[in-house]
Amino acid sequence: MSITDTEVEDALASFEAFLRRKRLKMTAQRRTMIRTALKHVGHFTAEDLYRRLTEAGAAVSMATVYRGLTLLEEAKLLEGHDFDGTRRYERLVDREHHDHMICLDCQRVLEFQDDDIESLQEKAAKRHGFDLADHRLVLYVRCPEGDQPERCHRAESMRTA
Amino acid sequence: MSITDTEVEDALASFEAFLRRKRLKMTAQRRTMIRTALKHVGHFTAEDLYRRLTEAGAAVSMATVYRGLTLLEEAKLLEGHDFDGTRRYERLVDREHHDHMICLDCQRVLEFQDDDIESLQEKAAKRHGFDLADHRLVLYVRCPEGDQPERCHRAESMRTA
DNA sequence: ATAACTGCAAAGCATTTGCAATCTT
DNA sequence: AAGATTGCAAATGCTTTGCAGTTAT
Repeated sequence: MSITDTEVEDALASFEAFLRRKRLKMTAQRRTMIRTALKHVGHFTAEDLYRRLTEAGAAVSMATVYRGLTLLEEAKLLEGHDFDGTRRYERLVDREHHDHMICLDCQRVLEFQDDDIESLQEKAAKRHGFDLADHRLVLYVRCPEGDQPERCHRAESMRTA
Repeated sequence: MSITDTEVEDALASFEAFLRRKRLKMTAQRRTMIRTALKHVGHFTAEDLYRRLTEAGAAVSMATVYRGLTLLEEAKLLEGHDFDGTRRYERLVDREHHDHMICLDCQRVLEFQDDDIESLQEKAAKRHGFDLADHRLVLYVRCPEGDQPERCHRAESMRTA
């Protein structure tokens, strides 16, 4: 679930390579931001990251957080989702691809994988003459009829939205 | 592609039933809004609908358009999507379910269907102990390497985002 | 040196909301 | 009559941007 320090440092190195490629610069703010962002378990918003940075005593402005998140996404260290009006990010480093299931009863977000669906998506794109670049699949689900909403909360790979 | 007048009037009747069920009221604004919205081909934003209403001489405020779109979605006459920051709607009446493919090269939106993917989604939800209520699948694609971007524009079931 | 980065505050954009007047039922 | 709806303008919430000063390469 959690990321190791070595993985964080490796990611940092790969981000530096990304910056060099784009002729951009590494700064103290970006370094702190990456370390903090990658250590975040589950989904987080710009606001969440900003709060953590602030609480840790790091002086990074909200504007810089937004600009940094965009870069981290371009560098493929983070992946962004638009589940609702607020963009949510999650670490991509050292995590397998997955889609999301959102329970309309308890609002929780569950992660799942389905290789068959993945390969059919590839085929669907091809069938229409395109190359699949990326995709977003969200399943809106409900706790089975008659079940207590808590049932939902017990699910294993659960994350807070 | 287009909807018939009869279908529009039927939809209107079903919306009135929906309102009655919820103890809400039918108004001139809502009537005009539905007729205009349902006749819209492809995807449209609140702004698009507002413009059409205004151009047709109907006096409906933006606030009412937003409030109405929410109701039309609840009544399942429209379906909303969050492809980007602006919500886009499409007529649900008399249309089969489909997902979307968005070309990152030419920005166009293509509709597609895949029954196998649909049924696997159902199974995935079940496997995790939930009932599938709804879903959103968006494939981000690219015109094949070496192709002119126009290739993309020629695709049949294309819609403007 | 040069170009990129940062913080700040202001601006932007889509959408929502409080309220008084006005319609539906 | 009671409650829902409307338009307006103000407010909201998230995100972006212009600018002047600072910093990395």
